[in-house]
Amino acid sequence: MAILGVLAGQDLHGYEIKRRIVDDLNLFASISFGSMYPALARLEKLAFVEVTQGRFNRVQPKSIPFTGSLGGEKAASIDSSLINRFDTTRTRGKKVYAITESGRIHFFYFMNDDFNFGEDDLAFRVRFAFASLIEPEMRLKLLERRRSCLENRLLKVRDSNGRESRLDSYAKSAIEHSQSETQNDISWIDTLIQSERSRINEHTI
Amino acid sequence: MAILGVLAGQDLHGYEIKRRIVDDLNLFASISFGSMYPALARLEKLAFVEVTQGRFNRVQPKSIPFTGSLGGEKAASIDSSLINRFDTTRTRGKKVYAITESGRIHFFYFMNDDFNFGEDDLAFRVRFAFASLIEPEMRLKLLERRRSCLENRLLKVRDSNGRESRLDSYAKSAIEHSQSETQNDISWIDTLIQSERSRINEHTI
DNA sequence: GTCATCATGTAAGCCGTTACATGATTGC
DNA sequence: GCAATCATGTAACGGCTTACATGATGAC
Repeated sequence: MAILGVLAGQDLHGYEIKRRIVDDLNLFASISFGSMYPALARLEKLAFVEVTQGRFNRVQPKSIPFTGSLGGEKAASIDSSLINRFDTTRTRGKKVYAITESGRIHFFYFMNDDFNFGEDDLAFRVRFAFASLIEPEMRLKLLERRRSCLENRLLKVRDSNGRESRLDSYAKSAIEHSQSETQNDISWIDTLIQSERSRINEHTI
Repeated sequence: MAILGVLAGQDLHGYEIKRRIVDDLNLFASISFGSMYPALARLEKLAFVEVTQGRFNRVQPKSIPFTGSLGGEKAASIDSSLINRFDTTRTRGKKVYAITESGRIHFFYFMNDDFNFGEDDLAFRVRFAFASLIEPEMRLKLLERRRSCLENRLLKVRDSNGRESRLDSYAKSAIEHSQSETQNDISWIDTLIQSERSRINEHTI
């Protein structure tokens, strides 16, 4: 989904998509190429993205160089250069991807969806990273869903803390830290909700 | 490793190990049984844990009930009850696991190791949850490694923030929030380091 | 007597990591 | 010319999730 989110803003090739997700947006500590390229291949197979430049587009326009008369050995090397031009497994170079209409629909569906929402912080972070792409009302809903999910977590952590009796001081300290971290997260969400609400109101007036 | 950590403190069966990891220690939002039991099986295969009660131990002591004389149909049902007693795939009931010496060595090695340390917060959280099991010096080292790893993250996030120009306000806000969260984490680690140091000093004097 | 919870497992499928392999481009 | 970085992939392996299947125990 992070790939679709990046592509929803701009057509890019895999390597650069990875760079933005990891270095700019800080959504993952790292993404291996062994997961990036298969992921793009899957998205392409699902028709959520398509290749707009590179691979075939990039190779075909090049004309086969006219080399004049050649000895036998030279001719053989030209042969392998032809293979390099047309064999897909041997042609490298940027492949620029674009999100398709279907991919865009899927992406916005995901932004509104509860898929993976409760369990995984990442699921929210990915959505929030692309919050500028959605409508203010959807954004507000996203923040409110996040808030309620954090409230639930707080209750759960407090439960742990209630059963704390048998936990040692380190485990207890960790629980308390995660409690305060969650509260801090809720405060952040609250300021975002407030600024989102005032933005909507301004617009309505 | 979380399983070994729990078992390092007490012999327990799978279901209860899961409960402690998830509900008491809050290390994972959830663990599926499809990952819990295979994980225990792997640990057993590696001889890091062993079964101390249950399965065979639990079944064998029960004597086959003496039923007196029976008609043909009854005899058949007794037959299937025999199968229930001795067929491993049909016998259920608690299997209590204990950590082995080899498992304990492996666990303490893990506590001191950098394995997965930088990338994954979970790797630290798991280690810290069992911090009471290790020596004060090891504990201090653990905290200091964590601190330096968080400092690195802070530098990385600041880098993101430096390249922020092209990021929209939401992505920027997320970056800033994660920055302050990391700083908050560092402060927490600092208080832990300080209290650990004073504890070591007290002991030395 | 039945429902919830406790308790243990298997099988298929998905997907991420690591290691490997290749080639293009840029700067020194 | 050579190194670093840009750029794209494949193959083996491991392990998690989901769905399925079974059985025990205790409360009402």
